[in-house]
This record gives sequence, structure tokens and C-alpha cells, in this order.
Amino acid sequence: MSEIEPSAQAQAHDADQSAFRYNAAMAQTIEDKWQRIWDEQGTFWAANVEGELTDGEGRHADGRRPFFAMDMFPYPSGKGLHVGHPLGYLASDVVSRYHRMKGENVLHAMGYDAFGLPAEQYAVKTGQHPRVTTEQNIANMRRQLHRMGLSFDDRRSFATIEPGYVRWTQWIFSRIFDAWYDPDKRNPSGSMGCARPIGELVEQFRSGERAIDGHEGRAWDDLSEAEQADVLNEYRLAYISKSPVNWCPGLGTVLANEEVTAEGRSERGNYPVFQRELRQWSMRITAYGHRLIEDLDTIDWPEKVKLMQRNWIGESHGASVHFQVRVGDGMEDMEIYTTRPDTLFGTTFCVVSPEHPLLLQVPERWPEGVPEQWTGGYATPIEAVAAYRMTAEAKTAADRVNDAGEKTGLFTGLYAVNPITGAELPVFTADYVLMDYGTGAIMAVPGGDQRDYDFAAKYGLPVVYTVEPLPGSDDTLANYEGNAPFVSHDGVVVNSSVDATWARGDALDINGMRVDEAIAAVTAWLEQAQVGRGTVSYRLRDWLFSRQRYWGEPFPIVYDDEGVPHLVPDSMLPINLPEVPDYSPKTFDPEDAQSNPEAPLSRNEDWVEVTLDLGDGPKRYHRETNTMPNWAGSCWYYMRYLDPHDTEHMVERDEYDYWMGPDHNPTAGESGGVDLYIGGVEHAVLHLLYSRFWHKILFDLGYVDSSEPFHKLFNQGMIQAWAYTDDRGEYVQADEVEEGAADAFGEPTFTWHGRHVNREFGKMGKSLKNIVTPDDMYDDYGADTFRLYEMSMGPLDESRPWNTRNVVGGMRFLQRLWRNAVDETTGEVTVSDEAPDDKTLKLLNNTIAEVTVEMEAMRPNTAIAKLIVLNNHLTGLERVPRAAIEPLILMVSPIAPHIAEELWSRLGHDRSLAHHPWPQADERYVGQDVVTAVVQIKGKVRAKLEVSPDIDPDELERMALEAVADRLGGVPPRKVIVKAPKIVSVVPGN
RNA sequence: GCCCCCAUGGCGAAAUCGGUAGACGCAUUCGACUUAAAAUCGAACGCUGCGGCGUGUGGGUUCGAGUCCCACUGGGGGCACCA
Repeated sequence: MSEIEPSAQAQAHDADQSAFRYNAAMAQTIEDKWQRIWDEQGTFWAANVEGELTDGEGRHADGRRPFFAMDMFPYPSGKGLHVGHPLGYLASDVVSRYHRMKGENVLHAMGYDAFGLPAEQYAVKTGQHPRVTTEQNIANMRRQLHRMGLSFDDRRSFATIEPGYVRWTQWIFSRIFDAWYDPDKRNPSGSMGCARPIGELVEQFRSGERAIDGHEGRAWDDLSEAEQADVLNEYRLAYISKSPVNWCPGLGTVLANEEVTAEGRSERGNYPVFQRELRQWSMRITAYGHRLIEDLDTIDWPEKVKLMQRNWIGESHGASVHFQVRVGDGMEDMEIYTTRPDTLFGTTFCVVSPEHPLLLQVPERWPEGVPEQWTGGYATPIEAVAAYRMTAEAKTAADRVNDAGEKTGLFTGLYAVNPITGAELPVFTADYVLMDYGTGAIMAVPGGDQRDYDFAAKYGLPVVYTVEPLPGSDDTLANYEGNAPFVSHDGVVVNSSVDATWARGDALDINGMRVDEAIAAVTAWLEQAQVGRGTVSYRLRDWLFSRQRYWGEPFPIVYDDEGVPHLVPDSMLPINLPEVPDYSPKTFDPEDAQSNPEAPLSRNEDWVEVTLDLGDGPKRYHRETNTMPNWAGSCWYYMRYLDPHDTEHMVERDEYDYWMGPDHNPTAGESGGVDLYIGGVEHAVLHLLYSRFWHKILFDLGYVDSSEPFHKLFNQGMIQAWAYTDDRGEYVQADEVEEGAADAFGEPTFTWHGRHVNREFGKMGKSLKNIVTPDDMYDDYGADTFRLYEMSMGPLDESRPWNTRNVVGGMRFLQRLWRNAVDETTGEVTVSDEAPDDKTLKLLNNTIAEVTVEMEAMRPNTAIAKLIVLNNHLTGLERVPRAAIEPLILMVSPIAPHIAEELWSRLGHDRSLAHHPWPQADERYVGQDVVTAVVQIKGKVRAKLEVSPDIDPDELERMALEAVADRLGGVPPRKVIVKAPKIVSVVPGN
């Protein structure tokens, strides 16, 4: 191995006496050298069970314990990295290096999530093909990450845009399209509900085991192909529907619910989003709602993220109830959803959403004596409903949010019959009822619901209270009547009995019951009377899966002349993106709600129109021109690291079982999955929910044998930064700001080129002029110091401000470490082979024990503090013993690997320390000879005693009382608590 | 509005099970070395009237509270007409 010669720059900087000093220039030389050696020797290659992927020494896994540590892979934007980005990558690298030293077979790799909107927008802006700009960005990002010394197995890197990857993304889509969800079948983990191949559903239809929806009485084979396709579409896990979706004219695409902000605007670009009824692809994630909640209990994730997923899925238990609606001379069925079936006696009207199909059947005339406010002044219900639908559709989601609380709506001219009481209830349409939650229709109970109360107050509808406060509480119904609903579950049912129910003619009386009891009683009655049943609703919507974009995965779908979708056979995958004359999206005036989406892929007719043989001879088809959302690639990428070059499988079965199967690793739990997944909390309900969903489908279908993709999730904090504005509010260059004396209020003041500036706190960004890049760090300190600083800033999962001024502390630590082994003037190794003294042995072994605990718990900040203490001790010794500094170097190596490798090699080792066993503490030297025992009187420290750690409690009590005798003034203590050997707490007698 | 999380010196933080609050680092100050400076090494470093007081504020539980409980203040995050 080549000897490091100090660079000319380093020599000039440090003059003659410290030519071998560890400084920025030396660090860079060392880092280049070791990064090259690691690459050449395949130091970080992870070994597969079989195949071409062996470790650097040509070995397969051979039963070694696996550890799969993964980062949320980056989106290769053109902006490059700042020091805030790699915090998670550094954390996972430290963990990976530590686990390698524990002898585990560590899989750590990095891919690139390269489809998506920003890449496309950047390409449009620069006039280059997105593939060109994306690949440039990937190359740049790869260089920046490599320079940090991250221990990736680079053979396993890939980008989601590569045809070899797209092929399997499309293959997974095909499996999802070709599957349905059977709620009555157990899945492989034993709970109810399982995805099954669509062929098994067809078999049920064909055999008559299952009735064919909408075609009862007909044989499956008598249905036309288009009719069959329509039936199956209602079951497929990937399906086409015409339903209200988020249409964003400013971006020219539809968006998933998760991509729309609370303000009702697009998460990207912040454009208005409109509810439009459009024909789009969806994925039936709602079928998995319960399992996605339930299985959170099997994984080791931050409670915060689990809670966000539970809230997002929003499971609510209630009942659906069939109301009869008078239409003309007949009756139509209207199904409503309620969580409070106990309040059926208190419903005084019904509301359907503006998109509800019942509105197609409104009468031609208003009934007699309808108030003008109900009709909105329209001559007929048909006109009123049409007009209301128009205004509702034109509303952006943002308008809906702003109007929340302000109720609007119109009477439909229809009346529904309460199935229990037989009361005739006017049916309104109002946009506070949403078509895609529950059944899109509600029974309004103004006495028990704030929204219904508001609506009733505005339209002069009666209010009936059916629950009153518990007897014995201070509260009475009188406190509510005339001004508010009683919404609490804590109450007793009143006003709720009939002698003969309308639907069934039996008596029903729930008066006096508590709410929970009453819910159960009414639900049971509904089921017996066959007018309703207990149901579960989800806030979660099905996942809108198509986008009007060029830069995404094409669907493996073609349509025949009748518009029936067909899968493109697996053998024809991947379907690559065609060259089109213009790949930019067709965007519109952001406010133009009536515009229509147009997919860029439809611009290439040669690609769209295609002749294929799908098994029944060559026929003409046209391709699906929408593309998949950019979440598709990230839904399954973790599996591809295991087996990145496989052309036969998404992932080879044996490799999956070894790396991610639930039996492979005692720490991965019953769910199996990635051992450690590090990333930002911003993906809590997007990527992490979609990934779990896809994974569960693949699990149900038998392609993978762990029920969850990621066993342990860790969210790293955000690195924030100070920014400074001048008196005009313009940002000034943050690194040119100087701190001045505190002002009259003790607040610090800041100046920029002599002018006063204000400090604010937030993100790091170009526009805030406070960017610090990793390259700045390499130039001034080197990658090891940069790594050390980021790891020592504080707990990994908390956000904190970046402060370049503090980085020098890490540099000094590494310099002292270096100086403890190498003479700065001569470059000679100075360690001694003599045995360490007793004090050094104690400190060394205690440090090993403590640092091991910190590393296991992912607390590099406290590990570093303890390493510094040991190093500072060695600095004070006459000669530094080899037996002390070698374990120190090993413990430093996960955090500052380059300097550790260099010192290790200078100390005479000819192999990399990357796989050297982690130091073991010698138990004989762990613990203390003397401990300080504290004597407290009423919790205040009054004396300290140096005692043996295994002192007898009675002896300690005697010593303690003697030590504080003068404070007790001869009065015997009332109570003495002894926690030997650390605390004696005395309660004085007076 | 509902739900969740956080608050410790001048600064980043530590105290992991209720047991000496402030480890470690930055900044600052003093000293040694030096013609001088840098670097390095050593020391001091919560406040204080030297009695004490101190972990956002007020209460509580306990021999003992940064840690547990209640109420509040400030900051951050999630959801938001979900029947």
C-alpha cells in the first residue's frame, strides 16, 4: 500500500515542523486512497446465497447472518446536495459498517428514483430529453455520495428508469391487474382477506358458485367479452373507473389524494385542484385498509408514523341503512352510511352528495308549499339540481376547505322513508356530503351532529334530540336545545321507540340504553329487518394510479376495438417509452376547471396503434397512453437490491428468503422485511403506505414470504439553518454575516458588511442564501470530519440547526487521534507495545462496553463523546499503548472510516478493518473501583463519600449518618433510604 | 377545531429504570510554549448577594422529579365538512 506523502499545500500551510499533520489536505489524500482501495477490493460487496454476487473474497452467504440496511433512495434532481441531505445516508452507513464488524453479511446499496415530474420539468426547461438530464444528475449524485465514503455495494445500484427495472414494475402491475380481493379467504399470515388470481374468480362465476353482479341468471360464457370485462373490472385490484378525481389543470395531470395539500392545491407547484369525474386507473388499496392498520402492530416503526397511517386510513365502524325514496309512483333504494345508527329516531332529513346517482331521478315539479329557500328560486328540481351540480364541480378543493362550516345545498323534491319510524324525510343535495366516503348519502341528525345542525338551522328543518346527558351529570338537554347538537357518546337514549316499525311492523324501544348499547341494538334490528347491516368505512380512498405524463412507466395494457383492456404478455415487457415529438405535458390555465387531460404519449400514433398476437392471432390494438405515478418505482425497489440483474424474476426466491424472509433474522420479527430503513418522515403516508400495499398483494399471491416490506423504520431529523435578511427583507449571504454584541434585551445582533440584518430559522436553500455543501466540507475539513460532525450533532431523529463553526471540534478530535499514533514531524508510528496501565485498561474496557451499547441503539452522538474521552486520556500518556489505540481506531472506524483505515494500516495491518471484529470489553476491567455515594437530606446533596461499589448497605448507612451528623443535630432520623452504593436519603426527625 | 410531538448554560447537547443536572463539543477567559502569531498543551466556564437558586410557567405525587400526574404558555408536525 502506498505511503501517503503530504501535499505541497499541506506543507505550506503547516510549515516545516508538522509535515505529517492530519489536516484537510492530508484527509483528502487519505480519503481518495481508501475509496480507491475499497472499490478495487470489493470491500463492501454483499454476498448472495448463490449466483454472481459474492463478497470481495469470492464467497457466498453460506449461512452468515444477513443485515439489510437501506436508505430511502434519492430523486436525482439537478440541484445537487447540501449538507442537510446526507444525514440519513451517513447514519445508515455507520450502522452498516458497525454490523459488518459484528461479522454480519451486510447489504447496503443505493438506487435512484428517476421517473417523475421534476425531471420532466427540468428537461422541458433545458430542452433536453429527460433521460439525458436524469442520467447526468444521477452521475453527479453518485460522485457526491461516493466522496462521502459510503459503503455501498455499487454492483447493486440501479435507476428505476432502466428497461431492466421498468420491465418488473410493469410485471407487478400486471399481477395486480390480474388479481382480485377475496375478503373471505385467509391470507398466508392467517388473517382474513387475500388477493387471488382473477382466474379463480372467473371459475367461481363459471361454476355458479358466485352470482354475476348485474347479470344474475346468465351463464358466464354467455356474456360478451366486453360484459365480462366490465364485471371483472369491479373486482380487479387495478381497475378503471369514472369517478371524481383531483384534476390539476396547471400541471395538466390528475393527482392522488395524497398529492393534494390541505389547502386543496397540488403538492408540487401549488396549483388549484378541481374535483372532476374522469375515466382513470385506480388501485383498490381500500380493500387492504384493515390489514394495513392491523399489521402496524407487527413492525418496529416510530409511533408517530404508525399513528399518521392509522389516521390516514381512518377506519370507522358504523352501519349502512337502506332508505326507500318515492320516485314517481314507485320506490327507489337509497343506501346511507352512519356511525350512529342509534340516532335513526332523530333523523329529520337526508342529504346526498351532488354527484349522487339518485339526482338523475328528481321529479319535474316541486311538491306543494316548498319554501323558496329550499328551491333556490329555480323553477323545477331538475334545474335546481343541475345548477347546484355545476357550482359544486367548479369549486376547487381549496374552496371546499374555505367554505367548510358554511352550509349550502338545495332540496331535490324527493322524500325518503325512515325504515323504523316511517317518517317522510325531505332529501337535499349538499356538498358537505362527499360522494367517495361511505355511500355518498347520509341520514341527517341535527340533534346529534354539528354539520347537520348547521344545515337544519339554515333551512328551517326540525331538530330532534335522541340522546341526553347522563343522569347525575351537571349537564341537561336544556343546555343544548335551540343552540347546539348533543354530540357526545356519553349519554342515554330518549325519544326512541315505536310500536310498529315501518319496515317490519315489530315494536322497537331503545330508550334508556347507553349509546354503545343502542348502536348494537339498532344494528341487530337493521340486519334482522334486512334494511341494513354493520359496515366499516375508510377515510382512505382508492389510489388514483394514472398520470398524464411522458416521464413515467407505460402501462402494460392495450385496448381492443370495443375498448376492452388486455394485458400485454409478460414476454413482451418492458414496454419502453416511445420517442415523441414533444414530451412536455399539456397544461392549462390553472383556473380552467373544464379543461381535459391529454396524455403526451397519445402524440405518437405509431406507438399507440399496434398489432399484437395475444393468443388469438394478430389483431389491432391501441395502447394505454397514461403513465404510472412516480411512486410506482419506489413501491418495490428494496427487493431489486437483492437480485438486481435477474432477468427471470422480480427477485430470486432464495435470495428473498435469505435477506428478507421472516425466518432469516431474529431481529426482523414475524413480519420479516428490511432490517433497517432510514428516511424522512415526509413519506409517512405516501411511499410507505403504497409500498406496504403492493407488498401485501405480492405476499398474498405467493411471490414473497414476508407480510411487510420494512421491519424497522427510522426517521432522521432535518438539518436546518439560519438565514439572514436585511432591512428590505432581502436575503443576504449567510456565511458573510457576523455576530455582534447582545442588544438591550439580551438578544444577539447580526451584521452583514456593516449593515444590520435579522436572523431567521428554517430550511437550507439556495433562495435563502444559506447553503453549505458537502464539497465545502471536503475542502475545509475532509469527509471524515464532515461525517463525524453530522453524527455528533445530537440525536439522529431530531431536527437541529447546522453550524459550520462547530465542525472544527470533530477535526481536532481526529487530529489528536492521529497524533496519538503518528509523529507529526517525522511520520513515524509512535505507539508502544507495552501493556497499558490499570487506569487505561479500565477506561478502555468501560468505553468499549458503553460505545457498543450506544452503537446498538443508533446513538452515534453519545458514542462519539465517549470515544473523545478515551482519546483525550491517551493524549495525556507518556507513550500510547497499541493495545488501547487499536480498539479505539476500530470503534472510530464506522464514523470516520478513512482515517481509521489509514491508521490501522500504518499500525502494521495489511487488511482493511471493515470486516475486523468489533472490540470486546474484558469484563475484568469493566466497572469502577470506587464510586461516589451521595448523602441527601430531603433530596438535597449534603455529603459525598468515596466507597467500594459493593459496600454493605448497613455500613453505607452508618457512614452516611456520621457524615451528616452535625446537620441532624442529634435527633434520630425519621427514615433512611439506602440505595447502595450510590444514594443514602435521610428524612430528618424534626 | 381534533390528534400527536417537543421545551435543559451564550450555542449544539448529555443524564437510557424516578437517584450527584449540565458528560462531550463550540464559543469565551486565563496560563504554558513562542521574538510574535497560529497550532498545541494545561486550567476556568449555569446563576449567585456565597445563605442558596436553578431543566418553559403554575400546581401535585415522592425520602428524592429534567424524568411521573394535572393545568397552562411557546414552538413543530399530522388531519380537517369523513356522516
